[in-house]
Amino acid sequence: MKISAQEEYGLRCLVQLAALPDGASLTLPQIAEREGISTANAGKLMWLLNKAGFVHSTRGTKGGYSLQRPAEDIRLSEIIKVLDEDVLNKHCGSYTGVLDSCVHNGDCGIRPVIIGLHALVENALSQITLAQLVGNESSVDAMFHKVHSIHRTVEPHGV
Amino acid sequence: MKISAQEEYGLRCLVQLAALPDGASLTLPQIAEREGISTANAGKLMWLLNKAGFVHSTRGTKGGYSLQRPAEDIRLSEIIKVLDEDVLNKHCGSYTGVLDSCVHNGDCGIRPVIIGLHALVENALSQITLAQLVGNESSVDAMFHKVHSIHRTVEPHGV
DNA sequence: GACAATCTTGACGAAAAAATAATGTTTTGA
DNA sequence: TCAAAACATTATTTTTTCGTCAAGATTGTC
Repeated sequence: MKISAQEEYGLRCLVQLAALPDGASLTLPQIAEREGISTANAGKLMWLLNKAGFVHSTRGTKGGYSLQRPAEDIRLSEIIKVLDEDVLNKHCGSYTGVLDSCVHNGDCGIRPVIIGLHALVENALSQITLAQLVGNESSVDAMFHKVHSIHRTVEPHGV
Repeated sequence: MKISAQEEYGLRCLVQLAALPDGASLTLPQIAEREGISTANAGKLMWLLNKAGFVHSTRGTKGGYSLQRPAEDIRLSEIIKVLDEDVLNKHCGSYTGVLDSCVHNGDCGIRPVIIGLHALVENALSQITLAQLVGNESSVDAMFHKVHSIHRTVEPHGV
């Protein structure tokens, strides 16, 4: 279970924009340089994020990218969903209830785990906004710690 | 953020063995057929799981695979760690504190998110044993629901 | 001991993901 | 109006991951 390159860098690019003073914007070369990726790669990511409505782009000289919505309103779960190309709906069809083309119809032992994990991650990400990623990391840490402290009180079955 | 094919099918193979009556075993072709994968593929997965000490293999006629440890003792987190080839330690070095070859030294806005997510998943998986995946799924669901109910009481910052 | 069933392991090929390249479009300003 | 700067979009290449194949090693049976 890992974060894909697209998820990671797409998220990073948005954080860059969120850290900008009001009204400012960044060009592709600027974004690329700050993230250590190529301009072409940054361009593709920004194109995705633009299509999804997270950023606003202006062409021509003096152009660039800026956030289209307030950073406080953008939850990480939304971002990941776009950058991940709907993994939730593709994976073995178990999320839509269709279950075609999968040999594990009816007796799939790990389905609750997969579904549970995705829900767990999605839920955690839905509680973090872009704004929280700029500057102080304490609120993000606090959120995860809250979950952890609960987890540790639960013991595995049969041990 | 998704589960890799290796993680998914490796886990499935172990569930098959865990569901076996005491003393029984499965051959490679049997495992492959039940999981809808090729024998070669199953062979590679079982080889990994054998190296890691999860299963015991016997060669020759009447050979096959069986669990080396009680299913009640095997946590999913251990399994994923093996099948995932230590993603935690590779990803951008941030987990070891080294941070070489990464441009985001010192001001990596998403590091707490990545670390937090991995810890969240690892923690959840450490609370599920192989035994829980056989038969009744209720205990697995219950674990995830517990986390969810907590999560929903927390509101994002600035909203 | 020979043979068949079974696991082992490294090399190879196919598929998916990521990164890059290439081409086109829009805007600004001289 | 033209050129430069910047985004938009599709295609190509590269890299990584996944899956397969084949030859080898081990064990049980007759």
